[in-house]
This record gives sequence, C-alpha cells and structure tokens, in this order.
Amino acid sequence: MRILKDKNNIIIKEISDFDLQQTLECGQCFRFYKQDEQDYVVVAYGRLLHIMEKDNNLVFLNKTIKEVENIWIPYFDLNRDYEKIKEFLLKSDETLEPAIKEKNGVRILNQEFVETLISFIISQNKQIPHIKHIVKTISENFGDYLGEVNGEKYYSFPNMKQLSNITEADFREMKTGFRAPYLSDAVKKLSTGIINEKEIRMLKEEDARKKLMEIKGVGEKVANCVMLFSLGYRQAFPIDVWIKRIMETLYFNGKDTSKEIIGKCAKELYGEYGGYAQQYLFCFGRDNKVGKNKNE
DNA sequence: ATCCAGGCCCGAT
DNA sequence: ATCGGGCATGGA
Repeated sequence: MRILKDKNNIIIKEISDFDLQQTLECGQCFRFYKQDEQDYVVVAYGRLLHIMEKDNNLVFLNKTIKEVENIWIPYFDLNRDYEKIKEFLLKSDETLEPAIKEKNGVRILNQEFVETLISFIISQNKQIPHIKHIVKTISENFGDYLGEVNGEKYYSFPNMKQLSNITEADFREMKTGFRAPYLSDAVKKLSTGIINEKEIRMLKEEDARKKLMEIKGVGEKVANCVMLFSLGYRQAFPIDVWIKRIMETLYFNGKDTSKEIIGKCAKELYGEYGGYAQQYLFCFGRDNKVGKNKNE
C-alpha cells in the first residue's frame, strides 16, 4: 500500500483485498451515497468524503494526507491483513469458498459507536433504503452542515450534545414508529453515562453484549452489529433473516433452525473470525438470494 | 391487496 | 427456556 499526493487528492496504490462498492454496499453502513460506478460520497466521524476506486487505486478527493491517515485508513480497515483472515476461514471451512471468492473486497468498517448504535436500533424490521433515509433525515435535522458534492448537501450525524436534544416525539416525526421510545432510551443511557463506549470496549464479548442489551430495543442481533461494526469485536456474529436462511441452506439442509443453534455452529466453525465470515456470507447470500425463492 | 423487511418486547406456556 | 402476536412504516 503506497500513499501519494496528486494535486488536491490523495491516492492509495497497490491496495489489495478491497473493493469500495462491496465494502459500502454490504449492509454494515448507512451513510454512503453512490454517485457513479465506484464513486461514492461517505459521511463519517463528522466529515464528508468523496472517494473513487479506479484501476485498483483509491482516490480521496480534496483531502490531506493527514486526514486520510488519521481518519479514513482506519475507517476502511485498510491496515489489516485480510489475506490472513481469508486463509484462516478457508482452512477451517471450505463451505465459505464461493462467498469469499465473490466478495473478495469486503472489509469491515470501523464506524462510530453512537451512530452505529442508533442506526441499528432503527434497522429492526426495516429495509436498508428506508434505514438510510431515516439516518439521513436525523442528520439533516440535528447534525452540522458539512458541504456539498455534485449539488447535494450533506450533514453530519448528530454528536452527543445534539442527540440529547432529540425527543421521542421528534423521533416519531422522523418515521421511526415503534422504535421511537427505544431510541430515546438509548440517548438517555448514553448521555447519563450508563452506556459508555470506553467502558464497554474493556469488557469481554459476553459482558459487552449484555451491557448493550440493557438498552430497550437492543437484542442480540443489534448488539452484535454494534460490537462488530463499531467496537472491534470481530468475533461477533449477528444473525438476521438473511444469515439465518443462508446458514440453514449451507449447514442444516434447508431446515428451520433456531438462532441459538446457528450461533453455536458459527462459533465452532469460525471462532474469532466470525464477524468476517458473517459479512462474506451476508453479502454473497443476499446478492444471490440464497435460500430464497429464485423466481421472485 | 397481502406479505415482509439486517428484530424486539411482552405475555402465555 | 421457548413460542407467537403485535408493532409503525414503506416497498415489492
């Protein structure tokens, strides 16, 4: 991986195991806006990013080397050796081979804790486009203006202070439905320090999950997503409707199987690398409609 | 129209 | 412990 400066842009060359589209569009993140093929606007960490992938190079438009190194390389998880991860997973279970081959460029983003928590509370029983829309609305109404790309204005996800001003009625107005009280409870526990990122990061996997589940509206699935996508627990294995179907197809002969059994199966097969396996499987399974009626 | 979506709560067994 | 109904809203 080589970083160089070209006029106002920063270019990363010789990057491997990375695909911008696969990484952004695989359901882990809701703040990306497609401009064109491999050309995206991303909002994260209170910043606006216009990024493109061209001929296996990553181009960060109008950025400094410092910001790319401090914010975006960690955000895209570019310092991690995914070759090693894939090797481990393939060795432990060759069932994963088609998924890993096709979704070769997926990386797990390191997203902000509060935004990830709020976003995945919203995500329950919703489709991704609608989740994206709600997170965008929250940002427009309560975040800061960041700038404009291709004539479209972008706003940061509200910080803790801005978030604590949002009432349950506000959440309802933003079409969060029955999740509004859950969101208010999360905001309350965050602002009073009952839920504290630094404290949770020091906990073991089981205890971190339990702590997050003290929030109303946070169950195993949401807790696991928050842990995997924003707290660095790469062994977390969120089981949603897709993963359930995929695992049933791959390992249980298509038979209806409880999430508990599926979770145990994943732990045994993938261990510390469960989160990566989950992402490869989720993206692959969703794109190929694994376990779903194909003529839909 | 009816069903379901990156689920979870709650009450009934 | 486990199961099923209900839940706001929008898209297929």
